[in-house]
Amino acid sequence: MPVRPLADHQPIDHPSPQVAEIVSRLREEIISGDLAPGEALGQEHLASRFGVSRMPVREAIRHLESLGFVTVESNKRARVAAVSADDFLDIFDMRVAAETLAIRRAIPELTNARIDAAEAIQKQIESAPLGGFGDLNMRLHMTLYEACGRPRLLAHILMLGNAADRYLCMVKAGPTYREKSDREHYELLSACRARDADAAADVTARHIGEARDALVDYLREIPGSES
Amino acid sequence: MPVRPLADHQPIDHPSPQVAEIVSRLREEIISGDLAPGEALGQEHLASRFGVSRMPVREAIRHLESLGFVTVESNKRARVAAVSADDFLDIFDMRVAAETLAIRRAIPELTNARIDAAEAIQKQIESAPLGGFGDLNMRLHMTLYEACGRPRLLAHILMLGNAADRYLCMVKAGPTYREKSDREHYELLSACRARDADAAADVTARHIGEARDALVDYLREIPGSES
DNA sequence: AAACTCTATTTTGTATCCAAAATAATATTT
DNA sequence: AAATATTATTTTGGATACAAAATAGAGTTT
Repeated sequence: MPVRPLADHQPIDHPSPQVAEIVSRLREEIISGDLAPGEALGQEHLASRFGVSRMPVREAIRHLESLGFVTVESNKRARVAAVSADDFLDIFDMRVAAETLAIRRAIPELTNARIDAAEAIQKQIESAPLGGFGDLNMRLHMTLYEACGRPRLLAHILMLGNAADRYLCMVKAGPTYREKSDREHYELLSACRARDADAAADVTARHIGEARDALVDYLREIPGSES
Repeated sequence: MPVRPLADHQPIDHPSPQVAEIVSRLREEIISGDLAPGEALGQEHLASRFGVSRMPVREAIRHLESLGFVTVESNKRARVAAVSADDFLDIFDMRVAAETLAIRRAIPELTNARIDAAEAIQKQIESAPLGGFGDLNMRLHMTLYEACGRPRLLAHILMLGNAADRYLCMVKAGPTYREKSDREHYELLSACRARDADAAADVTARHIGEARDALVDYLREIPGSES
């Protein structure tokens, strides 16, 4: 049984707010597991469920496809995308590559104000309930990355974060992981203040690697979750 | 005036073949410069131009948006995405990150047959006319990357290749660049045969870096192309 | 009973239609 | 005459309608 997801209702970027709402809801249901991998998604059915016509539903499905949450074949119903160990490793490898690049490009552009803003988010993380951890964690890192001013890279990182949520929600962050994460965040902030790109990239890579290992360990303990 | 693009008619992946065709055509026109950056794209106009209704055009526009070729704002006409030096550097940085990762993950899975297939493509490049260079070049690298068996990463690399075409088509590959490219391809193939991931990643990074530098030099010579 | 074929139903893809928003054009005011 | 307000036109977003493809079901055959 899936644990309630960490990230809630991150706004989805789509020209139409109606479509964005549908994407957001379906994303939640896929991440939480209410919609199981492989489950068929009929447009008519979804349309009546959301009280709209098939048109915005179609757009939402296409958007979810580009995010990797559903797969679509010609003339067939969309299906919730499968989850797999390979896909999981794929995502985390890509995250390391993208986020170390982002922090390297951000460092030369970082202002002290921005680093302070990131530190403020870390303080929030420490005092906040566990529920919001995933969201706040992402916001901390994105705050730093945004300094690089590269929309393409930032969009890609957000996309991977979304994809990772599908797996991360399975394991609720334990106190050991949280402590390690906190320590690494401060390491990262120090590296940023020192404008040390290599150090910052190194912490970032370790940070993502540990999130991956935490889940791998978790999955090993409970092996009844192949797909 | 834009030079004819190198990559021609790479098939676009979309559930509907009709939409795929429209995406493909518009992509060509945007890459070639027939549709200038910032130009407005009316759905009705495009629909009559392609002899279809607005519906498949809408889907095509959304697909092009996810590829970064057009930008869409709510209730406004889609516009051909702007080109900029920053975007260009963004893309090439991301290519280095993604493609070095792909070759590293591919190396342990590489069969000799696959490396031979890549070498066959290199032979084709040497005897082929300049026109097909971009396409063949991409196919050579993808042949190697595909061994890693990670659909997400491969899709991302293809997307970046598409985005890069928008800039690469500006400069027709000169003989100096071609020679250097050929040499690097053989270096890459050697590294693959030796299953040396570090060396392969290193050549890949240099290879992409040189494509970038070639264009930067070209743009510096002809500075009348800001947007 | 299992496999196959043919038919009925469902579901998608595209076209057409209407309302709301944005753009362009015109008139009005200073 | 320039700037603003108002109206008309264009254009998008969404709903409805219909044809082609896919799925499901019944019937038939082996």
